[in-house]
Amino acid sequence: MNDIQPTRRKQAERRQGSETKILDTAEAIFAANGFNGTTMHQVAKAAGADTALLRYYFTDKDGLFDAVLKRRSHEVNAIRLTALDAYEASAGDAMTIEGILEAFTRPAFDLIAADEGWQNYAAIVAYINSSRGALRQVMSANFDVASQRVIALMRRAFPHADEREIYWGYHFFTGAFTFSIGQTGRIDVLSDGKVSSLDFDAICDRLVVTLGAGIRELCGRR
Amino acid sequence: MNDIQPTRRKQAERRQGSETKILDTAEAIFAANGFNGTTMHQVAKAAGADTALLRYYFTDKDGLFDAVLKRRSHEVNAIRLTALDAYEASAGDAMTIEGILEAFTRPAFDLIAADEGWQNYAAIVAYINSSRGALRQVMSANFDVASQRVIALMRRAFPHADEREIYWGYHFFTGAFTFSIGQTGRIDVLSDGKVSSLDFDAICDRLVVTLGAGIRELCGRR
DNA sequence: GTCTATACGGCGATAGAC
DNA sequence: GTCTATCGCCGTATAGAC
Repeated sequence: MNDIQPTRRKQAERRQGSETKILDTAEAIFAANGFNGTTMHQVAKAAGADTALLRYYFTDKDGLFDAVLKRRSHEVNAIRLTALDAYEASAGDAMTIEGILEAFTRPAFDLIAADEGWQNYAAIVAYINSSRGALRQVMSANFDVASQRVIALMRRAFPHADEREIYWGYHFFTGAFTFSIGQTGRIDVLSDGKVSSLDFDAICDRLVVTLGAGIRELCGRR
Repeated sequence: MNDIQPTRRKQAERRQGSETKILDTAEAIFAANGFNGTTMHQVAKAAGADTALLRYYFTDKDGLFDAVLKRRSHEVNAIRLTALDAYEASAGDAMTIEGILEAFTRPAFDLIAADEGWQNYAAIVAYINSSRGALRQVMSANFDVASQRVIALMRRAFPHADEREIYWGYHFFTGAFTFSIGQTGRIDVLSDGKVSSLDFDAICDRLVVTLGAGIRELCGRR
């Protein structure tokens, strides 16, 4: 099996390099300026390429945006589902809301803490999740599976709770979580630098404690 | 004092009517499509006016956006500060986190529940609060005073807590709150219609309970 | 106070050379 | 696979009539 010639391999590598470069660049600019605030020319220039090349790879602006999101959402979702499965298997009926939230959020915070690209991706997720526009459907398609998995586990952790309280608990959790991954810097300003919205370990620890206790109260567990 | 002639009064009323109409229309479109997703032509057409008239009143697109935000933020902030003052005066050292959150959020939810314009405004606040861009500074200027007031009261409610935990508690609360006023409809989909993100009374009640208990746990009160 | 007409730049998108 | 050149539209903004 030697049908891949050196030149062809080189082309493939080159393509891979360009594509990654473009995705990374687009990710950063989408994170900073939003979808409508970002132009193809901007991305092309910053990536050292041309708009025609972006179209060659991603068809149009929507395609580029989709590609930026899917690259990482598939990865983080797979990790999350694995972590949730593992937690359910190990805890069984002794499952706690803190354990569920930990399994869902820790993998994401770990990725974000270690990599600037993940930080940009997280900022995009944060603003999409708070928007009403058409963009939200893209996210829904990517995240509904993991969300429903969390809700199912919550139902098992609170078997006597009214189903609606479970949904409200998840709702508040999502709000706090997505705001936390958005790195808006607002709490940095309000606290005059005493805490930082980039301190992801601290945020994850406290998010689990705070929303865990809150949801337990809401869902009426002793 | 009769120096205002009938014609001048009519003009003033007409202006008032046009200005309000334009603000209401712009508010709805900004809420639906974001700042960069909204055009002056769109707003002008929907308001039954012309782009030149929008510029006559609001100078440019930024001015229009500012005007949309300020109209309501000034109003809700004044109500909030009054409510917080009243609560502090009545509760004194018996102040609870639930009482603080109630005073801060209930006025906003009441306004939103009763009026579509307020709903659009709230959606704008929600997405700005989750964005990194330049838009956030506008909000910061409008909301920092009320935010710092809440934080000051929280400090009094948890005199023994580490200051940083207060900030994190406020951070999670803001995330859950702004997400709740954004009416993204996401929880409606996830719950298959069993709860509605337009049910503001229900949300306010549960937000106070959930974040109240969570923050109490975080800030280490018995 | 409100509109018509228009300038001007930048946007997404395309054809085609290399 | 990558770029140059260019199109046509639509965005904000302006001048000036009514």
